[in-house]
Amino acid sequence: MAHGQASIARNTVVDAKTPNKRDRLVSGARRVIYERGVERTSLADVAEVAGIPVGNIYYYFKTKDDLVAAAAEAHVSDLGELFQRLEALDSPQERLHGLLDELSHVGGSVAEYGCPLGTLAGELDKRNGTMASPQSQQLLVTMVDWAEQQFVGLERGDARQLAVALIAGYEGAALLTHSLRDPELLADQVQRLQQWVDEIADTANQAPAARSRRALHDQ
Amino acid sequence: MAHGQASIARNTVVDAKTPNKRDRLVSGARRVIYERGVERTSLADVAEVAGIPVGNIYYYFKTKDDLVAAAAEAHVSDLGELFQRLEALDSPQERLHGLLDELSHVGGSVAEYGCPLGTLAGELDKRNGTMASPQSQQLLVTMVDWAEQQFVGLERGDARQLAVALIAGYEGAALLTHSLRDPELLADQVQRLQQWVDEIADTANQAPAARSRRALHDQ
Amino acid sequence: MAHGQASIARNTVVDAKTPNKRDRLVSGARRVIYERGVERTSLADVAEVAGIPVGNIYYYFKTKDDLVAAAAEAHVSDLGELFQRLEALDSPQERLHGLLDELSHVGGSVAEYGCPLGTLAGELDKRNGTMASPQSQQLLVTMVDWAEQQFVGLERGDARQLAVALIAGYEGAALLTHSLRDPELLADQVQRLQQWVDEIADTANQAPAARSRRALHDQ
Amino acid sequence: MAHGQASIARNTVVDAKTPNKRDRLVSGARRVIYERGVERTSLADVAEVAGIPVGNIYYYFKTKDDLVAAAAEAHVSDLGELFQRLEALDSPQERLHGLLDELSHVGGSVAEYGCPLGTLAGELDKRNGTMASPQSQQLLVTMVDWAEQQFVGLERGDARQLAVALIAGYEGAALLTHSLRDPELLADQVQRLQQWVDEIADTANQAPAARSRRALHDQ
DNA sequence: TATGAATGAGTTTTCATTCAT
DNA sequence: CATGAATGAAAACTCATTCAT
Repeated sequence: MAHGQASIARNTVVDAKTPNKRDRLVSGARRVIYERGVERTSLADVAEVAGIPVGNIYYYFKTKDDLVAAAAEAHVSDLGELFQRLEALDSPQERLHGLLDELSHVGGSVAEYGCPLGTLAGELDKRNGTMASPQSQQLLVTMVDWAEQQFVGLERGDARQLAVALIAGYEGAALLTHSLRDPELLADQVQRLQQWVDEIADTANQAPAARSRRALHDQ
Repeated sequence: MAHGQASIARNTVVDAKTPNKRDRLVSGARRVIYERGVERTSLADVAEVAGIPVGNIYYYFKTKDDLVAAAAEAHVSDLGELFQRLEALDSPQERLHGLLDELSHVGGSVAEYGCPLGTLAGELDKRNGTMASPQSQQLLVTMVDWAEQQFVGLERGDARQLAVALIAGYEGAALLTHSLRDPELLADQVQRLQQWVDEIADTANQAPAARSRRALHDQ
Repeated sequence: MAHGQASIARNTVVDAKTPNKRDRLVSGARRVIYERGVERTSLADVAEVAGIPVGNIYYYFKTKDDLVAAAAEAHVSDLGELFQRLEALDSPQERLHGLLDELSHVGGSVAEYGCPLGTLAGELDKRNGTMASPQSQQLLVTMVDWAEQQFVGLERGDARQLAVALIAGYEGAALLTHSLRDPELLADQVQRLQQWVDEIADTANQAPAARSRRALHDQ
Repeated sequence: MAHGQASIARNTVVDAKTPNKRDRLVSGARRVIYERGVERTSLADVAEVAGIPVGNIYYYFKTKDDLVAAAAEAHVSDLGELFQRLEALDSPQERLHGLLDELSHVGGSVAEYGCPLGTLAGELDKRNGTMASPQSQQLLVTMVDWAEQQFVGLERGDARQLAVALIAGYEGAALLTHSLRDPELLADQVQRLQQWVDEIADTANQAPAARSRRALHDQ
């Protein structure tokens, strides 16, 4: 059976009869969910963009929730690939820049639909009632964790908090950008964040000792 | 008829006949929407919380959208009152602190449900398709505008961007806090933002001339 | 109480407090019903055009059906007045012309809304299930009866059938006019009917004896 | 999917899976709509008659309007078949007789429910507000167009107006018949119309040149 | 596996009618 | 008599999920 094996099987070789229908389903779901939101996306919608009959979705996913979870996982997986690519860069500073560049270059669609990860995380939070849904956590934790590593690389003892500040700064900017439908807003704030990262990096390079006393957000 | 709100009567003393059922409706809606999200809140839910039959909602609101809009407006109206209270404080610095205090003291519910304004704005953005819905804009614009005034009070030429950075920083932090169900995260970030505000204020007081060259996020 | 006394009280002197609210109600109902149809007209609609609170309708009419019936009766009553006016004319021929003129000069609204009497009769037929509703009968019977009298005045033994043919011709033309939204169609057919009436009248005048053998529709 | 009718399959043999549920739906709708009127027919009514759950209607028709439209189209389609059958007759005169026979032999149900086409057209006119609905036009236009062809076949220059007169005469008679619940009324008027058609046909045969000067309704 | 077709519970919305004052 | 407010029963429509083949 196909239920429950999830992420391992996903990128393995596809058998002839099913040229990765599951993948089409997941990426279709991702797209429609991004544009319309989870709650306003019906399985019929997904089926249509994926070119798959509705009933067939249930061969690949037991419930709508499962499909949504898979879409979330795909986002996480993409993030993983991104991080791997960024690993090739020379410094944490460049890598953090790379992340911000990537996030803000989703093609101006942020003003139209918001940040894919942030909006999805927000919806998943509501969807699963009070207890945190594992997927929504993953979405953002993945980013925060990675950013934390970069700040650790800059030898910051408060790396976790800096990471949170960075991601929060970006996600908040994306929310405002979406709400006000103003792409420039995102550009401005991303630039601010880049400069902020630069200063942290500069401080790390110049005076690696004097750091820890300075306030969190302001280095 | 009751459609088209009687904004004057709304907060006045309640006459015996209708112990402000409309208000009960709106605040019931606000609460349930905050907890479950707009899409997952049925009018039956709201009716139950407000203790009235579903059909009766339609005496006060022509559509669900109207009720949601009223809930959003109530948020904006509350913000207005908050700002008025903060106006009593002596300095922009204190006022900005006041805002952050208020926002983060919604009773620890941020970890459970997120920021009421941010999550609502996010949902409204999706609800009304691609074009921005007036309510979701208002929600955040109200805050940004007010914050901008405070930064103008600190004689910052980049007041708008600072305001955006502040609100974005807070909203992003709230999103992460909610997603990770970690109240401390919010506390940390709010503290960061407070310090950041303090530094901007200090700079304004000490060397009002040297400001403009410094980078945006780091004063 | 006001229920049930209906047509007598209607045109009597109005007491100061109620400047014929009932009348305003009835004529409001007539108008809206004509434009939107009985089923698509809500009591709220009627109340609005009449400038009367919804609840108050029930002082004058026990049910929606009663109000509709009153609207129908008002049409009949108007017809009565029309017939009285036409009585002043010299010949049946002129009177029948007068009826057709009146019916087709409702201001081109026939193309927009159909014949007020015909459409209402049609709706009432459906509204009251299988057994004929007294009001819908009255609506058309009143016209047919009167027309019959005119043909009797032309000394036609088949007066009833001629009357039916005339009214049917008109109502059918109004239906087509409405459906095709083509005012000229009505004008054409009314002209046809006028000529047909003329010929019947001519025949009556010229050869009062030769009549009875000719076919019904074709004189 | 089933939306967007499979007009070909509709009247073909039914495969085991779906014993033409769509057809059952449409003809059920036709029947109930005929008897109760569009506005007073709920989808639940139709579902019951068709023996299917309400929700399932929406698999075949996106909205109630669509179902109603399908019912109207079915009427038109039936008319098409009728006309094809009538084409076999030798003369326009016989064909017009055939139409009238068919229309008035709907089983005496005209007195109970009116003319299926006329009543439906009337309701559709109201349903779609002021602008003509395509279906209601089609209903009557189809008949008028065909009748026009027959009068053209009788070499009448005023064929269109004669066609309108014929259909209007019939529809008006059906309306009166229904309103007065008097089947004889219809019989009488249909006979009149037949005779009228005969005279036109006779005139065409005898003196094909002398026609155009005569009045419209009276040949 | 695949798929068109069910199914049924839920959601928004409308409205005639009633009620309390 | 007047009226704003209430109420509950429908109605149209949606959709996740299941089923038969």
